[in-house]
Amino acid sequence: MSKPDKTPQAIRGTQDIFGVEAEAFAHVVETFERVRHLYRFRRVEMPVFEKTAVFSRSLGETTDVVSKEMYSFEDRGGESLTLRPEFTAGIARAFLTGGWQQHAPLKVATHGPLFRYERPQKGRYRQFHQIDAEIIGASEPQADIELLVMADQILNELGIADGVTLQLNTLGDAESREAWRAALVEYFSAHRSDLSEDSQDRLDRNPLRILDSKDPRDRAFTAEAPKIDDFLSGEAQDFFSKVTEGLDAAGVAWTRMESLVRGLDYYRHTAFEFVTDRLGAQGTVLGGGRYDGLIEALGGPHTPAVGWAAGIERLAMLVNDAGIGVEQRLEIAIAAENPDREAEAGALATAMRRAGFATELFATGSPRKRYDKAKKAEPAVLISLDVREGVPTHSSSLLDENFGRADEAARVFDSYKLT
RNA sequence: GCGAUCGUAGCUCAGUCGGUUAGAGCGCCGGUUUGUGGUACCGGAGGUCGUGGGUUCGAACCCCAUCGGUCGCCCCA
Repeated sequence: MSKPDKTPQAIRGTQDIFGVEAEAFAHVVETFERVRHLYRFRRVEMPVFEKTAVFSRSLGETTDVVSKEMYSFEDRGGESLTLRPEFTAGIARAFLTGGWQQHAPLKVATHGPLFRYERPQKGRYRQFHQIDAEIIGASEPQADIELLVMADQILNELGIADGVTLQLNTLGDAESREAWRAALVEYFSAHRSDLSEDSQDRLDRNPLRILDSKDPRDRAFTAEAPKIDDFLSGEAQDFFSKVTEGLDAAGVAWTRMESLVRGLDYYRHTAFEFVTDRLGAQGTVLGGGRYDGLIEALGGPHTPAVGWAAGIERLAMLVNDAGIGVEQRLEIAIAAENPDREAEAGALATAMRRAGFATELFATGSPRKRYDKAKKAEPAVLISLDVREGVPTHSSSLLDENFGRADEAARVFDSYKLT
């Protein structure tokens, strides 16, 4: 026999999530599912891949993103397909092709894996996971408010709201936005040679992005750059103040962040991010905004919409860092200290589990060490079945005085027929 | 795409003037001791030192390349 080939490695940027991290991951999803029910968001399940056009049109053919950062491939029919890099475009497509327009205004929520061809770093993976909520066909600021209050509630119920701030901005309506953009281009062009190389490039490609540049050479100019507030129409101004008033009324704290922008021009009005300083360079924990122009870009009728998404991995990291224990504790450990008691111990474990106790059976390896192993698992109750000098023996000891169901466990143990 | 940094046992890591047969702790497996107690002791399995070249009498250690991890830049839909 020849040696087996080397074990194939996992794909770069994918992760095998296990243990406390997996528990935190599940905790995030469960919390999201619970809260979205409270806000009456309907669950949707979406395909993991779409025709490439769904995303390339939603992303406006933006050079880097579409050409280099999507997982695209041809199927056997020669059609270009892409693993979804976001939820929004697919949901918008389904809204148009699945007859969902009849349900407008439609509140939907989903979660699952997404794919972006990027260099992995802290909190960024090639396959990552998000929770997502969208309201389609609603033009009122009330929709933005509801979405933001729900996001706030989720972060609070996860116990990670400390140190997280809601940064809020408005991009105005289409006219405001265009006027502001033109003013920015004019302003930065005047200082072009003093900007960083990256920002000189942004000036042509994506001028709004200069505002959140990290380069100190740019920071000197961003402070004095034209402000969106000077370009807002009365309507846009009114929309934004309705949103902030709604947040204040709901007791959701927010801070104005004038540098918070969206590069794609179908974004209108509200843009927001919940940001923490605890995750290094990837501080955005949940982000979204109003995308009134997207559905038209996909060939549909004018349909205002707003939504957000949040990285489950990042939320799970915060959950773990906050020391929120989500791994289920062992309630009952049963050690079969003699091979002749193994079957009985197994039956007792089943009885305990059917009674609703998290139970682990220790009946493998050296019989002399099973009690040891059971004790190390730190159960609330430790049960031993043994044979001493030819006589079957059994014992149950309460190791955790604070275990709430101790009496109940004792009853199950006592009522179980032990020889 | 660019940069920094790391890669030795299942895990955490020792191991640089380059010098026998590469180590510890934990974990795992087995044995002995103890015998309502969970302790102590003994032993065992497990490594092509990420991979491939090079320098050298000799490389885990020096050089080059490559792969992978981590963090950051770009990008961020």
